Amino acid sequence: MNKEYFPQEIEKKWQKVWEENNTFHTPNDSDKPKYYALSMFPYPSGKLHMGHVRNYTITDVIARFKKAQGYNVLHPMGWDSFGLPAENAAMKHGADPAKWTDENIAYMTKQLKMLGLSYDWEREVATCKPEYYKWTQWLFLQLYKKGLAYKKEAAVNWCDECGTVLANEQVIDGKCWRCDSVVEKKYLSQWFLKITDYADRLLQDLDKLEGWGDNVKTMQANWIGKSHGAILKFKVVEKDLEIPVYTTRPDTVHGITYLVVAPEYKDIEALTTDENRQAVEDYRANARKLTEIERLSTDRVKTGVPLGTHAINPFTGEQFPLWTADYALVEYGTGAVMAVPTHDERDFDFAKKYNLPMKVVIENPENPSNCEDAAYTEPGVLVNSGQFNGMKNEDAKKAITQYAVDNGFGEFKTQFRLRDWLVSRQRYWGAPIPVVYCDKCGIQPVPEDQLPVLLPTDVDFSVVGKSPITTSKAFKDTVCPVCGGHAVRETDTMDTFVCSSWYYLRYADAKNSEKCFDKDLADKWLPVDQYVGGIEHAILHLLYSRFFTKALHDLGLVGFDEPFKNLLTQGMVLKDGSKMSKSKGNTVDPDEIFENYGADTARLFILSDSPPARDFDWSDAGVEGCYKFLNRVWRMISTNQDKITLDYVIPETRSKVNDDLIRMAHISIKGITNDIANDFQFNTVISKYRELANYISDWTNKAQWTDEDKNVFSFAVITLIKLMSPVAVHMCEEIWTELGAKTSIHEEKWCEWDENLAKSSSITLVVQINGKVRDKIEVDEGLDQEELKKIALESPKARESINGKTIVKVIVVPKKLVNIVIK
RNA sequence: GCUCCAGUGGCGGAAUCGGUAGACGCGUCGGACUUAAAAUCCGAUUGGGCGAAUAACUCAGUGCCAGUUCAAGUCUGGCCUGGAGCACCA
Repeated sequence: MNKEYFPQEIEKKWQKVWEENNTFHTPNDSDKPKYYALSMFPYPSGKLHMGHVRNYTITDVIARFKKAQGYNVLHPMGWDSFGLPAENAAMKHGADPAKWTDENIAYMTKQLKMLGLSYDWEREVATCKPEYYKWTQWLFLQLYKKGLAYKKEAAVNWCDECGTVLANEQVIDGKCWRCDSVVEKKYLSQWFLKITDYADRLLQDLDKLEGWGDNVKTMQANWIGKSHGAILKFKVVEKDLEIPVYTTRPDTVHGITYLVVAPEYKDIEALTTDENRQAVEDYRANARKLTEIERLSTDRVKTGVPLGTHAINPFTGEQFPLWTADYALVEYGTGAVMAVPTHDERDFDFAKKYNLPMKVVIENPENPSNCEDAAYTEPGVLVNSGQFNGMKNEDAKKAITQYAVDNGFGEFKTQFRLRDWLVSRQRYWGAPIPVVYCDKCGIQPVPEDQLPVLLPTDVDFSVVGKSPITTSKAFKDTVCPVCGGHAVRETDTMDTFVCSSWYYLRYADAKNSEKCFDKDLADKWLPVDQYVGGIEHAILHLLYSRFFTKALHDLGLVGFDEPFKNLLTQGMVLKDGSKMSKSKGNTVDPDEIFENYGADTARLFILSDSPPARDFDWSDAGVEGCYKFLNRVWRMISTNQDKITLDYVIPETRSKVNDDLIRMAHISIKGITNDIANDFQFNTVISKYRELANYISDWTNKAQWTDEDKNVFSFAVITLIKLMSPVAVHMCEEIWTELGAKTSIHEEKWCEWDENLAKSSSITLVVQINGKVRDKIEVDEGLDQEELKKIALESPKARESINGKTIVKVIVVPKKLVNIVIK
């Protein structure tokens, strides 16, 4: 065995061996229980960054640990390979998006292999390949047939920079999630997936996801945004019209003093009088010009104009004016709001500005407010509310809604904030939406036997203001599958998030050319036991995938309805306290780390300094420290190689120092195994590697190298490299074979500990006086409470503190401490 | 504004159940080896007080203020700070 550690040689050698031996192939049929470990698959942007390294290392260690524990582990990798960057590269450099993508995949695959990740490459998928997107299209058609995919004209988010529409989830603070430019509203006819049909289940089933963090679950719950309330209908005085409003505060209905409809409200023109028409038209035109950001800003002063008409409050018979104001949103509820300025802050602001009347209907009996300075929004009792006076407002919500139901002008209503998922994109590099428009028959799905609808290659990427796909001569014109007449293809492609909403299913049966996947195989492998990825997908990808799984479940394609049993959201990789980014120039190139230190050092370091869920601050000194540690382990073993045997026998009777070394090894096995089991605390796992290695190293300085010493040392060293093998994958394999093993260390079973050996024979008894530590005494482990008490009371230091004072009581915690309470 | 998460040395972070706060590492300082450097190895490292620089002793200390308890980093209540998400959602 080489005296020095040369990671570059070792790593290359073993990567080749593992590939040739197909070491990490996962069979579908196995007697072992299954375990599915999955990292969020990457977009092939060109090169791995440290965030990838962290993500894939975490999942890889989990996969290897589970494999060693006796599971048949599925650990696949693939590519989320449709998307705008490939198209942008094509526009800028004239590259072919497919070629650009393939080159990136090739380079990044090489990097993944250099990291020593245990993937079953036979299951690799790439969403941009026809053999994959054929099935994305097929699934779209299944959703279409079920009414879950539909086309409608709607106000949608348009990003001019990207030249396409975006889903609500892709608009962050009014800006495009990808390019950060301001998003505009446009009225366009677009394809949607009916995720709102699943709003309730998506919300309720969050409770089933015990293996997900609360942060992600509450983010999803907030996004879905369920609220309970009522629809109340108000008759218009001047016209034969009715305005329904959604409210969560039916208890305040007697306090309505006006009503607001959104500028885009469907009946707004009919509700406007001739005298007010000009002002209303002006207001609406102005509202259209505002960007989403301006309109949604909470700091903005509320504005509005009266329509000139009135409605009747069916509870009181009172008439109140109708207004339009852009603080009412057309997309939410009914697009109309009943305004109760006394008990709603927004209505209050608006009423103050336009001098609208106010009427108090909820009061705190102990501290009544006239609501002149602020709205009263706390719980209270109803006043000025006729037959409902004196009721608690929470009870009145129900009673008043029931009254409206009984009298035919209201209903109970549950409302969600979630909107349908806009999936069409006016871009080239995506899966074509498989429908055609027939001159006679309208929208027609492409027959399944004609899938995939292939992306055309005769396109001009230099066009501005429209999708390159529309420049293809071959693509657009086609025949109608129903009447055989002329039809044109849909030129929009699908949001890449559609492609990534089912890839984890395809891994179960990646090469199937007959079906998107075999149901039995999907049911065998899914749900994913451990999913690992960034928090940035808390809503986007994770919500869409949950929706897809539920929809596919209802279509009978899978037998489960949640895709990811456990979710680990890893923190970001920072440098100097901020996120690594090219623009800041604080990136670290993984290639350089592999070259200078090797993959094992990179893997060890990326796990060592922070728990996986927390942000990780990269430090060059930290890398250096990990490299030194691996060198130290290597040297300790290489210089003592002649004393190590794989067939060690631990003698029955042994010296105290050897006994302690064995104990330390068992304590390490127990601690490391528990740390991994307990939320994958790899940072403490690694500190325990160091403790064990340091301990063994100290031991060698004292060793006499008797036969007993050699056997005990062998046990300790082999335990150490087995425990380290999921992390330092190449080094441990090299040491293992250098010690004479004929099989891979990655086929070895995980170490087990003996509970009796994992605890020490003596304990440190802590003696406290009034809760403060006064003494520490080494005592025998077997002593009972009375004996411990006696020892503590006899401690000279304790006696000094007691010094004639009265002992009130003595608390004994077995095997730990004695607390003497004195006065 | 609402929701969630976090706050521990110079730094990253440890601390099953409430029971020795600061594991392990980084950095720093000191020492050994060396002609010298690198590498390596050994030691110190929460702060204050009293010491002479050691040892011993002692007080304080886990964002702040209360509370529960024999005992609080850990539990309860109220705040403060930072991060993330949502946000004119009626």
